[in-house]
Amino acid sequence: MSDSQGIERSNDFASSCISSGIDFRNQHMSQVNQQKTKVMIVDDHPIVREGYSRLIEHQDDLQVCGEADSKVDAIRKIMENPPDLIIVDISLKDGSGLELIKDVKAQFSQIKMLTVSMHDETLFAERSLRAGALGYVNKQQAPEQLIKAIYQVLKGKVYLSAAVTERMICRSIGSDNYSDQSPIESLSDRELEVFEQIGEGETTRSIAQKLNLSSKTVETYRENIKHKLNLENATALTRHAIQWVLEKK
Amino acid sequence: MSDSQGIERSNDFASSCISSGIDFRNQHMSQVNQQKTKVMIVDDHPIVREGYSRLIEHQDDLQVCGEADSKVDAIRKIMENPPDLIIVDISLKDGSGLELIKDVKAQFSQIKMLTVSMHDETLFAERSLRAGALGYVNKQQAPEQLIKAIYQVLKGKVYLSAAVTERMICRSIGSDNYSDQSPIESLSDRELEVFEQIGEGETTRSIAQKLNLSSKTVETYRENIKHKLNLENATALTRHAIQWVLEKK
DNA sequence: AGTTTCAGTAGGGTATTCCCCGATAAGGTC
DNA sequence: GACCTTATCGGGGAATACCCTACTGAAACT
Repeated sequence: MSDSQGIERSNDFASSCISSGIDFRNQHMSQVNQQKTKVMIVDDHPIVREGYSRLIEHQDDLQVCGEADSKVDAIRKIMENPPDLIIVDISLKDGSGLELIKDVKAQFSQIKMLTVSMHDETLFAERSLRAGALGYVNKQQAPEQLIKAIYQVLKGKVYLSAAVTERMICRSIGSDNYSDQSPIESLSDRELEVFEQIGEGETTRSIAQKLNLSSKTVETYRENIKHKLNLENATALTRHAIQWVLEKK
Repeated sequence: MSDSQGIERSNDFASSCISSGIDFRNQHMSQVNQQKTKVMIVDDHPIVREGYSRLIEHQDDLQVCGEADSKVDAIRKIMENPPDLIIVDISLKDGSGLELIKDVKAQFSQIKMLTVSMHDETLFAERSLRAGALGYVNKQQAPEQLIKAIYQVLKGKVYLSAAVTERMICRSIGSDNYSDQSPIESLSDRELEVFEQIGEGETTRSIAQKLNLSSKTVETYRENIKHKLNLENATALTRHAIQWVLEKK
């Protein structure tokens, strides 16, 4: 029951993972010169968005067509001015970017998505892909990696770091050396969101408000999380969540 | 006793902060035009550093003189090329940025420091100041706030968000003049014991049993601690207790 | 010696959360 | 179609949190 997740997720990209295509030109539009590829940035830290902007606009075939700091904001702006690619930070404040990814995947299937996070990649990379993103980049990686990832994703290919790729392959082969990961991986996307919010110090009620849920629902998630992580009581839950957030692990 | 929290919550001057000096020019060097003020950035996310760089170099009297992603890296580069101001992310991977702040304060007392974090400010702002920084900015704040903070700090003045300022003022009226000490000093012995137990993850009941007290008594201590530390609710209390316990180590 | 202060202790009452249940509906899997 | 997982919501009793009040004894000020 423990390794119920993860075995079969990898088949469709296992081959194309380690992107070694180094050509930094965007193939899509080598014929036209005027139209740049439009990129939207979704991150709740303005300063971080600034960083992305700078990187992206350094490329002369890319252009930032919009910024958003939340899911709703993002969806609105996508409808106003649809981008070719969206860069999404998974840890948005009004819940998770995972939700945004799922929504965009459902409503705007042609838009490519690249996930970015400061968290340990093994946790979110897989979830991102499952939700509909084509790539995952950690904020600790070099800026060139992001650019590389952008072009890779624009081509419709998957981009992951070598470490994540390897892990996922290992996992899909079923070699158990890697499957002993923290039980946090067993949390569902929603549960993980709630867990993170708890770690940020939010109360049950405020989490419910942020995620547009009933308090009762959030309570249920808390219960589920406690069971999955084998935690005795609410205090232990709070403690683990806080530590997890502080250590970003 | 004192209802030290709650009287003043009303003046929620949103993003405006203690600094009301709005002139964005750096007074230090209005005479010379060639020499720009040197700023160093310490953050373990390259993309974030990129964002800072862009913002800072937009100002024509500021210049990024170096970047670092860890404490040791930072100290080495400071010695090579001492900056006028350092922007430090408290959550570095090789331990806390707080350490860096303390070290810089001790070794290079003339260098101004500004702390940045993505975490809730109530957790780190005060610690940053005690460690030696002059300001604290949350990454969720607008870029202009950062620029404002930089100039403020360069003038040798303190920069904090309204919320943090309020908290600190509140507390300093509450307890005579502990201005230099951690508010934790204001806890009584018994309160501190309870605080520590909370940080260890103990529940109210188990603390009561351990200390041979009624649960009611422990509840009272929790209340007292919350008031003295100016904490909103049980979650915040837990969070600070955990943080404190972790930091002692 | 009287008064004030304050740490330590605890009770009462209400709001909120915890925690063990169950339930429904959607989606994917076999 | 049967089954499983996930997301969502709710009931109800027990436990806590929260806010207020209050007594004691020791220390400290007057």
